[in-house]
Amino acid sequence: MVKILIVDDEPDILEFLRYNLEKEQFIVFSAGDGITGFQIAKKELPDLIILDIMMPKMDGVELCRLIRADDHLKNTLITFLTAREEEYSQIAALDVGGDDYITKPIRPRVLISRIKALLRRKHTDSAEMEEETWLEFGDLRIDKEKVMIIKNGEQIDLARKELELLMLLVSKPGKVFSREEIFNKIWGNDVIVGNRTIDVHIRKLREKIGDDFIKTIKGIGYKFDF
Amino acid sequence: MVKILIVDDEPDILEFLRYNLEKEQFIVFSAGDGITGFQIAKKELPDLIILDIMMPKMDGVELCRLIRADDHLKNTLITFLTAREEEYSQIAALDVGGDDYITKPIRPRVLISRIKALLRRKHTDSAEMEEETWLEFGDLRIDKEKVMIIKNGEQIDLARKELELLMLLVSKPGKVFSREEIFNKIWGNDVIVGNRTIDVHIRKLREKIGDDFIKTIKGIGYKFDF
DNA sequence: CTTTAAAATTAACATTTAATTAATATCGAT
DNA sequence: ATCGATATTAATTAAATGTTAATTTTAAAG
Repeated sequence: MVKILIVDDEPDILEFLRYNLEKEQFIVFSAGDGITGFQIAKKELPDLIILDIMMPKMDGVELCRLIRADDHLKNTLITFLTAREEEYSQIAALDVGGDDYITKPIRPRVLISRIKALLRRKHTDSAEMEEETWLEFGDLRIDKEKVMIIKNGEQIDLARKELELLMLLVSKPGKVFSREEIFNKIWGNDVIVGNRTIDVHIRKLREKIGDDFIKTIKGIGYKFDF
Repeated sequence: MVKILIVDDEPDILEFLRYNLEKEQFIVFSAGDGITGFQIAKKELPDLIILDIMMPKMDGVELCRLIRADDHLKNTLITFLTAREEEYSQIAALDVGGDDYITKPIRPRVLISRIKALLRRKHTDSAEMEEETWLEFGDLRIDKEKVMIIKNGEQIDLARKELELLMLLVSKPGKVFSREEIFNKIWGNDVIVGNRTIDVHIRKLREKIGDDFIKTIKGIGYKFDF
């Protein structure tokens, strides 16, 4: 069930949009001004918000800013409605974080087509977006953002190289990283270090986080696996 | 350097677009008809293609289909140019795989703004694009990147020679590889190993992935079959 | 049905690669 | 400059991978 919120001060347009969207099985909410719109948005968390640019009290651009600043709403799709002439606002609309805009007069079929395209895109995007800031593997938690490793509730301090190594491996769990790849990514192409260096770091890592996470694929490389 | 290809039959528009785009540091190619456009696209692999919908010989929608069917071009961004009135073609444009459309008359600033938004999106998208590279044969899955075989949901690790051998056979399922061919591809022309070596590796492979996949063609060689 | 060359199998052996350990060097903070 | 932590190297050990060779099985040809 896709929820769409329309914010426009003209009742006719509200009605017109509601009719056309409901015909397409969307769940429609509407508001006559920006402030009400924001309240409804926070309550209903719609998938898409259609915003008229020109409105009393709070215009669409302003509301868009508010939405983009709100943690729960910042990723909501926003489409602006603009009169054909207001070229400058079209630009402002995209600049302020709008996903699309539709020019009045509104053509129902174009509107629906665009909305569906937007939702499709959002869907694809969000499937990929859903990366947590931390990863959990059994009793091991790796917080990418805070750069922190927690094992059995206890924090583990890793040295820089150890951390870089772990982060590299963890960046694609399951993927096998060849020694060469590891050297290039962590030491850089120019630095030359002996051949056993990686082994030692791997060993230290295993010592700290446990032996079960990093697997050796002899002759090929290492991988983080769980 | 962002490359943009414009395909339009009206020289004026071509000129107008080129001027505005080059002002923004884009590298511009242009074509006066769909067929030429396609040829240039294949040669230059532009980042974005701007297509007029209405054109003689091959219209924009048709060209778009061609582009989306081409392996090298299928992910190229496409923006349509449409006259404001042709509502139906706007829909067709999006349906056929267009990323956006711009209505004539063209407003330079809107055009640029939109193009930049598109490119931005493309960039983010592709960064998140994680293409899985595995092959499936029944209950056997071969993941090249993870250097890993999954059989019935269970992970199997292969040693390097085993992996190389399997990959070679799998590279052309059904094709029979002669011993000589296998030696050349995996050991190289210079290395000399005994005659039974391959057999042993084949055996180990079969041990791990099951007997049904690698077939012996006596007197000729081996093939991967399913 | 035999013959026979080719392939499968097995275990011993060799080689390669990684793990481990300890010693040494480098870096960073005080 | 010194101390402690981190990083690298080198030497040794351990493990796995790869190869060979001897033996058995298989399947194609006569």
